[in-house]
Amino acid sequence: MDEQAETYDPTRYERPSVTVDVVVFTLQDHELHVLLVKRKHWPYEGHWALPGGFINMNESIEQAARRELEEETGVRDIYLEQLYTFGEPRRDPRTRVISIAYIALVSADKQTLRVSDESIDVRWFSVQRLPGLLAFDHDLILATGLDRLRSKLEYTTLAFQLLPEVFSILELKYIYEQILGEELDKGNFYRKIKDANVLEDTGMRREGRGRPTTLYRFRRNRGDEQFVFRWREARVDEVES
Amino acid sequence: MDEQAETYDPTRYERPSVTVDVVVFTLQDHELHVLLVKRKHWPYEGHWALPGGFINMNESIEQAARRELEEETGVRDIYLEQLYTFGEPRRDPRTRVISIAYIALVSADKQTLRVSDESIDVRWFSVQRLPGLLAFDHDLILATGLDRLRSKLEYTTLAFQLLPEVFSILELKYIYEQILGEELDKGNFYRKIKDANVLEDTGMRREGRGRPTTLYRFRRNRGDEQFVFRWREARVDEVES
DNA sequence: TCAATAGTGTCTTTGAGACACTATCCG
DNA sequence: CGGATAGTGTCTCAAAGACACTATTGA
Repeated sequence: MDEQAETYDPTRYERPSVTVDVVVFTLQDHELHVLLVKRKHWPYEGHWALPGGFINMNESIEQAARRELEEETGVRDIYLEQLYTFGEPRRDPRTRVISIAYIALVSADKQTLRVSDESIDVRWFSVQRLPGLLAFDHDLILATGLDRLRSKLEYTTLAFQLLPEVFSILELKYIYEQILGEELDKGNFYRKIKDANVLEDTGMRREGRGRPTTLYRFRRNRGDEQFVFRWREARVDEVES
Repeated sequence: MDEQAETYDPTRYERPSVTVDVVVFTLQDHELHVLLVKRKHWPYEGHWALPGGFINMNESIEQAARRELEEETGVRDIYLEQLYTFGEPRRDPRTRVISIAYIALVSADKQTLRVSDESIDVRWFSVQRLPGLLAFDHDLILATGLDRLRSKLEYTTLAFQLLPEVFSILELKYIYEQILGEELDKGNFYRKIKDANVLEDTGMRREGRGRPTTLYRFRRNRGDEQFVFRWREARVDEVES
């Protein structure tokens, strides 16, 4: 393509590589988990890393994130949102690599992992018990993702993305507690959720040891993935990396 | 550098260009203004665009933003924060260009513009009266920047970055009104600001027609650029592009 | 019946908003 | 003094939190 009148710029001749990395969260055994792949090749061979890879010339950044995620882990059809772009000059020993990080949330009941040729292993890890230091600056990216998740949790319905189709209010409360790292009052939680009017009674009940649980479904009407209510005031510690 | 074991990836051979674009806001004549440059060359020759340019291989993204901004407009020493990364495949007719956008805020009293060789003109425009459609997807970037500014205004001290060193509480109120596009109650505003304890009385007064104004300075102690108080509940319409 | 879990009601405190009031200058 | 601008006090109402209470099951 014609590039007349841009001759002054040196970087035209040397371009950084551009990758996407995805912080995929799910809930497993009542704990927040993140998806990691074990690297097969240098650099950081044998280390765990966030799934991700190079962007193709004819796909959008978000498409690249979806494609890489599916290729590397088999995970697809998920909630995805751009997180932050990391580009310190020496974050990758090979060359200058700028990485656009995404957050993804997958339902607790949709987890079919697949290992690609490019990695040794793919696994969910509790964010409380990571397998040592991650490759590159992926610890920073993960921390940034966690911050974002916590902060959006409080004024959006993001948390519903982590639940199975059908769930109880106390299970939802449990997610909030897990991610926020604090206990919430049961009564106030019920009130908030009910007032927000984002749940639909499925008519189903789940039997257990005590009183059966009412099972709900997330109302996917207005704006679909869009947040519908504010859980409580947003926190001040927004992402700033 | 060695790139062994990455031979599978096609994009190694064709990399996108990476640029930064900066949405610089200031306050002029009690109105929110944004800084634009008039392009000298194809594409979009003669159109107004956000300042920005290509990233060098050995600078961080933020450094690139500061450098480009100073080169193109002369503006320096400002508050800067990453906004969002735009990368639709055809957003630039020359080639695939991924742009990392930043927001910048400059004080009303620090405005010395300079036109570089690469552009015809550099000017502040009221966000209410833009000069037609901007180049590339810069209208979208600007809109995203405005959203972010509005949303952070309400729970951070970002607005102080737009003011001169010394200012009155009613001037601050005026900024909030301008950016939020609504009137605020004087009494409630005083209360909020006072309670937040982010201002320092300079001891100075400014005389005018009525009672003299008390002049304050922003407390730059804890965390410096960090937000210290929450103006009010965060809005729900966060950036999602 | 009790243990276990689900779900509701209600009191108190906090903070946002509306709005009336007081203060200090000039002429 | 009156006009103009700066700054304070106070009432009301809604939402957040604490916490005690009731409900429904199985054994």
